[in-house]
Amino acid sequence: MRYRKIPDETVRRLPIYLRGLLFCSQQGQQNISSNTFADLLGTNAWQIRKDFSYFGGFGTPGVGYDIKKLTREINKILRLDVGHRAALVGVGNLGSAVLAYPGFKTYSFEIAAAFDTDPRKIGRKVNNVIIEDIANIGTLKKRNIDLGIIAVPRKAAQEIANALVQAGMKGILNFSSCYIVVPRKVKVITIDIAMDLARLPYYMPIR
Amino acid sequence: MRYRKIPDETVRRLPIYLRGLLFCSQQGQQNISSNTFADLLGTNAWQIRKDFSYFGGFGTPGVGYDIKKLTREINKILRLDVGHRAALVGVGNLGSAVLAYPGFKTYSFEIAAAFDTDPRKIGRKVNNVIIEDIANIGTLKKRNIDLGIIAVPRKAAQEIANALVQAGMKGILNFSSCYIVVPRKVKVITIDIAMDLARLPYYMPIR
DNA sequence: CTATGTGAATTTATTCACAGCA
DNA sequence: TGCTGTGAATAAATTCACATAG
Repeated sequence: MRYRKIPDETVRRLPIYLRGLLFCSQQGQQNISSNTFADLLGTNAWQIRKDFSYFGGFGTPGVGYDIKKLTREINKILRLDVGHRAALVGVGNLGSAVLAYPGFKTYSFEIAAAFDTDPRKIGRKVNNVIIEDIANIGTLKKRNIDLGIIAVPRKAAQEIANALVQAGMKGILNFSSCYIVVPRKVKVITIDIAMDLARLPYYMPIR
Repeated sequence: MRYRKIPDETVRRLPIYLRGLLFCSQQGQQNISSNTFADLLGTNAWQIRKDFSYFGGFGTPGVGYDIKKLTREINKILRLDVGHRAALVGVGNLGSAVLAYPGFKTYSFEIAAAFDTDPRKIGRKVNNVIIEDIANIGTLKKRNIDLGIIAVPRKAAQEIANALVQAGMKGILNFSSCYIVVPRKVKVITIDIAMDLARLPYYMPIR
């Protein structure tokens, strides 16, 4: 693993920085200071400088950070400099939204396959992807896809995870609201919308 | 704010515990030890015990934790013991998925209103909620709704956030991939799917 | 004898303060 | 003078180890 001394919390923030840099770039800016950038992102200047210092040397004192160079570097660290092909399993409400989601392109991701069990959906084309029978999930091995997206009901999630691991996926994005068990070498990131929602009231001021 | 000494990281984990407790409850269990619970959730026993110790006293040495009592307590801490009514803004792909999402009920949330700008959508009924013209957003004030969900394109997000704050929302769940500025008293939680996806390759083993 | 609860130790992350460069 | 980069100080979270309760 490259750059292994970068703290996890910093890694978590890198995509946020990337998004901000992209925005600045689109505005035609070439440099940005940690202060200005912090205001844009709603964070602090020292946090940004500290984070960047872990893979250092992209700023010029008195001027700021070179947006192009920094973007390239963060992309390289996150391994977004090479494209990634993902397979979606489950084309229900959430799965369809994932298929249509424009944010994937931003980070060079492509949903290259979609699977479902429903015979009425199989064969249909959604967002340029043909929905396949889940029985074909084994074909992923030869299709240069290394990333699975689980968008099935909780009950089926572990089974699908097993199949994805079997098919050689190296990473899994799990939208099901449950913990899934995979071999240590496979990285799972779980997104549970309800989980984030559930801690919102705690922080909401009492009326 | 009640229980103010509970660490943020613990608060972040409470919904996960809640989900696990619900599962155990459905299995007909009455007690669970920190060890068994840790295995179920993919975490450590000491972490669980430490977390619970912040609002202490729900375990019996030699037996474990009382699932019912603990569930009630966590619900109370997170203020999920009272129902919450939410307003969804933006009924596109993602918004529709949010409307159909079954996970909200689990935490006593109800999507009680939905807004869009598209005249073709206004008036239609999706998942028992009638889509209203966004111009009516001001009516939320009198409708006992205190939580907004933003599922609109990034460009419109800040404007919608302003309108939601204006309409008296105390918390906002933001699905748009951008930072939004709100008064300090309003709590915002942002869920950006692409953001989580973007750090997956970093942790994926190189082929 | 099993499992909790918690002080103490360790690790990790954040914040500060300022030296040094353009 | 303005802004970066980083050691040092502080704060927070995790992990451990064990006393204590049922």
